[in-house]
Amino acid sequence: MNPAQLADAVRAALSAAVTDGDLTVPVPDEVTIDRPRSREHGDYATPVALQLAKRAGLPPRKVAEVLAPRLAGIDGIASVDVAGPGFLNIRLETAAAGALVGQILTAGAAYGTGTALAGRSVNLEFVSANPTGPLHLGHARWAAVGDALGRVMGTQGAAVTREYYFNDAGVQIDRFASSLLAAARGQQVPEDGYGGAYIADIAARVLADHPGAEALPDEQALQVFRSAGVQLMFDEIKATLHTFRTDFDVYFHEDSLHSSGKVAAAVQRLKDSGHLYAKDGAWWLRSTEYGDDKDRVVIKSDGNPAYIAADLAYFLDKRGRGFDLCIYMLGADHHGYIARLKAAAAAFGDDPDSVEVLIGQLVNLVAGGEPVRMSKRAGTVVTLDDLIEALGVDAARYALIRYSVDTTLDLDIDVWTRQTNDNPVFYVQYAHARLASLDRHAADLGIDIGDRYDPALLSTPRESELIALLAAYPGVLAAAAELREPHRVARYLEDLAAGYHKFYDSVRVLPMGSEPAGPDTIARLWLCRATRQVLSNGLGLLGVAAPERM
RNA sequence: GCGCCUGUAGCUCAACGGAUAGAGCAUCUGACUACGGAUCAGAAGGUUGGGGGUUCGAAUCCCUCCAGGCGCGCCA
Repeated sequence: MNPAQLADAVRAALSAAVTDGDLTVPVPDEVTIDRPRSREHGDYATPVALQLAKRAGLPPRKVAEVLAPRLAGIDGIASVDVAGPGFLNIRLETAAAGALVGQILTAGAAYGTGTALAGRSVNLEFVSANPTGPLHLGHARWAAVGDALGRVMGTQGAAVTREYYFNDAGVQIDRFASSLLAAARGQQVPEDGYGGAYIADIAARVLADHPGAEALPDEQALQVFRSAGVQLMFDEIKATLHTFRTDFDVYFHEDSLHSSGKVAAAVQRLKDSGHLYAKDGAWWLRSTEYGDDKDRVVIKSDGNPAYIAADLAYFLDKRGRGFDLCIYMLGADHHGYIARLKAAAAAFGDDPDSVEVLIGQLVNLVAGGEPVRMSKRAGTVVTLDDLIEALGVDAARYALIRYSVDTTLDLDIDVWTRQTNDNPVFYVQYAHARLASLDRHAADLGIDIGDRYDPALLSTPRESELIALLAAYPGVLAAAAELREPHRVARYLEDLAAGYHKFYDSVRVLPMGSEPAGPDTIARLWLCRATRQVLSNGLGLLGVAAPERM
C-alpha cells in the first residue's frame, strides 16, 4: 500500500458513499495524500473531507465520519481516525506497508516511473552557448539541471530530445574571428572583440593547422579563422560537456536555418498572415498583440535578419519535427524572451503553451567567503572547466541541481569539497556506499536473501519510516517532472539517506558472530536492497555516481 | 518608470493551499571492544521582509509598500 494506492482507496470509498446515498458530491479525480509531520497522526492523512465539505453541504467532520469506516474496512488499512477539523488519519497494516519492499526489487531501475507525461514529445533546449568562448557557470547550471530534467521527464513517459542551439551566424562570430586574427598577428584584440587567454590558445591552434593563415589578405584570413576557430570552439564545448556527463541528441546550427531558406520562409509566412509591418525601413513583428511589451524588429533596415528571425524559423522547425512541447532553458538575463517566444508561437497560429521557458538565476562560485571572479582561461568569467576542477563532476552536478533555479546560487567551494555530513552529495553517496558494503558483508557471511521475506517483520518505527520514504519516491518524481524541478529529487535523496542512516543506527541488520541469519535479517536485507535501489535510481537521474566504495 | 526572480532559524536552503513552518552547518549535551562514527540521539534557535485581503486553513493565492539580484537594443 503506497500513497497512490491509498488515493485510489479514498476515491473508491467516496464513490461508494455517493452510491449508497450517504454523500452527495462529485468525486474528485485526484485526492491529496499527505505524510503527517507528527507520527501520532498516523502513517498518512488526507484533508479530502475538508475540501469536499462545502460541495457536500455538510460539516467537514461529518464528511470524514462517513468516509472513515469505509476506509477502515479496506484491506491493508489498520485504522482510520477523524482528527482536528476533519482530517482523516490513516494507519497501515505493517505487512501491507512492507510489501512495497518486494515491489521495489521487482521493478528495479523502473521503480518510481509513471505515465504523467506519456505520449508527450518534448524538445528540451539548454546551454546553447555561443561558440565564441568557453562555457561559464550559468551554462554549467543548465547543463546539470537540463540533463537531469530530461531524465526526470523521461521517467514519466515523455520522449525527450536534448538539443543544443549553436548561434554560429551573426556578428558575434565575426567579432570572434577578428579577435582570433588579431591574436594571431600579435595585435591588440579589437575593442568589441573577445578577450581571455583562450583566444590566443585557439588562434595558435588555428595557425598550427593552417600555417601562414595570418599573412593572408584580411578577408581570406578572417574566413580561415572563422571556420577553423568556430570548429575548435565547438569541439572544446562538446568535450567539456561530455566530461560533465551532459551529452545532447541534437546539436543544431543556426547557420543551417539561414542557408536552407527556413528563415526567409518563416518571415514570408508572417508577412503573408499580416503579422509583420514595415516601419522605419525595418519589418516588425506585432508581438504586443500577444502579450509582449513591445513589437520586435525581425528584418533590420539594412535588410539583414535580426536574431529573432532565426528564432522564429527554429520554432517552426522544432514543431515540424513533431515536438508538441518546446522547452527553452535560459539565463536570468534573457527573461524578456518569454513573452517574445510565446508571441512568436501565437503569431504562427500555434498554441503558446507549446512553448515553455525556464529561467535560471545567476551562479557564483565562492571561496573563503569571497566570490571568485577570475578564470585562468576566460578572464572575467568562471568557466565550467574551472568548476569541474574545483569540485569534481559529481559534487558540481549535485550542487547545481540541488537548488531551485529560481534562486541566485552561491556555490561555496569549501562546502562542496568537504568530505563530511555538511556536504550533501557525500552524505547521499555515503549512504549508498554503506549499503554496498553491507551487501558485501552479507555475501561474505554466505547469506542469500532468497526470493521471499516476511513484510510484517519490518515493524519498528525506523523501519516503517524508511518504507514510507521509499513509497514517496514515485510522487517525488512525478512532481519534479510536472513542475520541472529536478532539485526535488536531490532533496528527496537526502531525506532518504537520512532515513537509512537512522534505520541503520537503530537496528542490527546482519547476525552477530556465528548466529544464523533469521527471518529478521532477511527482511532487513530486503529493505536495504530496496533502499539501495532507490538511491541508485535517483542518483542516476541526476547524473551523479552511486559509488560502491568511497 | 516597467518586467522577471528572490526575501523563511546566526549561516546555506526546504516545504504539490493543510495539522505544532522543516533539514544541514554553526552553538551546547550525549552515543563507538562487531554490519563504513564520512553516522546517530538530544537541546537551543522563527512576528516566514512590513501591512491589508481571499479561504475552514496562507510561507504558498491577490493587492500594496520595503530591500536585493537581473533585464528593458534595428546586439546576439
